[in-house]
Amino acid sequence: MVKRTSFEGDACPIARSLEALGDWWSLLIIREALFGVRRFGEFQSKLGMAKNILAARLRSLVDHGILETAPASDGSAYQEYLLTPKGRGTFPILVALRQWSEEFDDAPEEIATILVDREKGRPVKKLEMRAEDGRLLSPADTMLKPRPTPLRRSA
Amino acid sequence: MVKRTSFEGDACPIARSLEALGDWWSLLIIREALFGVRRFGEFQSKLGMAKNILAARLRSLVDHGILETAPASDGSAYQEYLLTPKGRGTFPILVALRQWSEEFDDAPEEIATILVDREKGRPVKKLEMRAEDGRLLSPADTMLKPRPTPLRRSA
DNA sequence: TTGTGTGGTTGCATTATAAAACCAATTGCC
DNA sequence: GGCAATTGGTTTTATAATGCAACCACACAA
Repeated sequence: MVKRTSFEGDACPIARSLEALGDWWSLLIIREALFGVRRFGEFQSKLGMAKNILAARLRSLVDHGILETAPASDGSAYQEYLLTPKGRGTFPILVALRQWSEEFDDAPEEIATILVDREKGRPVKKLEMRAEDGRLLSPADTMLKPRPTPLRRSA
Repeated sequence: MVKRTSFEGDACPIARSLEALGDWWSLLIIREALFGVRRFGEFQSKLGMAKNILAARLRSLVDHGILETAPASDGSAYQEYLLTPKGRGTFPILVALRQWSEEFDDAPEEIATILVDREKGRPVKKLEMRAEDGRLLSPADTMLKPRPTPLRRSA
């Protein structure tokens, strides 16, 4: 390397996601943000991470359009970090990670929390993959197709 | 630091997942494995990564019970790397990452493939979060609850 | 038995990560 | 207004991870 490899130009959408989210801290920062954390110090104390790398990650997430900075919601002169719609769109990823851990973790008794439906207090159902018409799909029921060129400019 | 932080003892299931999957390459290796890639050299050439780090990642994935080694399916004396059920269980995570990219990527025209239902050839439906009774849930409809202690040993 | 391909490991350079110290601006307090 | 503490970082320095290239052992093919 010399440079840590980047997936920026990669054609695989998974690699492209990892370009933005695929490091140790980004998804945890987003997790906190989804819980309402907004301020630098709050992220730092909740995650217990070094401030320099928090600063770097926040900058990267802002650059990727996942967070945005906004002035003070409490009237102070400081700023806060808010999720954009793109940032909130990562929620299914976090749920998938959580459910994978709940299902396969070797020490599930160490998991402190479960995600529940607020209304009933019951666990959220496992994410499932379905076809457009609602049929439940297993990995083997799916395949990759080249993306159709979306009529460049109708000449 | 001195040591790169580990989330091993963390009580958050998301952090625990990231402990196993949260580096640059692991999910891409799993992606290839889901596509049927089994051999060291095949991973290496498809992913274009350095052999030493591929070796390290494969070892880590095996240690985490995501891959397992098996002898030669083609009769040769070499071994191959196969996904365990735990490994195949990451599929929703990959789908979530893919869909996030498809929905929010700044340059979606660079994405080469779409995931389709094999039977109809139509795109897979977006993952959605539902309650046990089937109600569609938004992030705000959910909350975290402490895990109920699963009756340790009935004294 | 002399190659050739497979599946790694080792050594070295570069980068990323982390802890701690430092610092400027903003508050809080009197 | 003046002073200390808090907030939100940056800098410095050390260690770990990453990547490339070279090397190497074993399998296999001729």
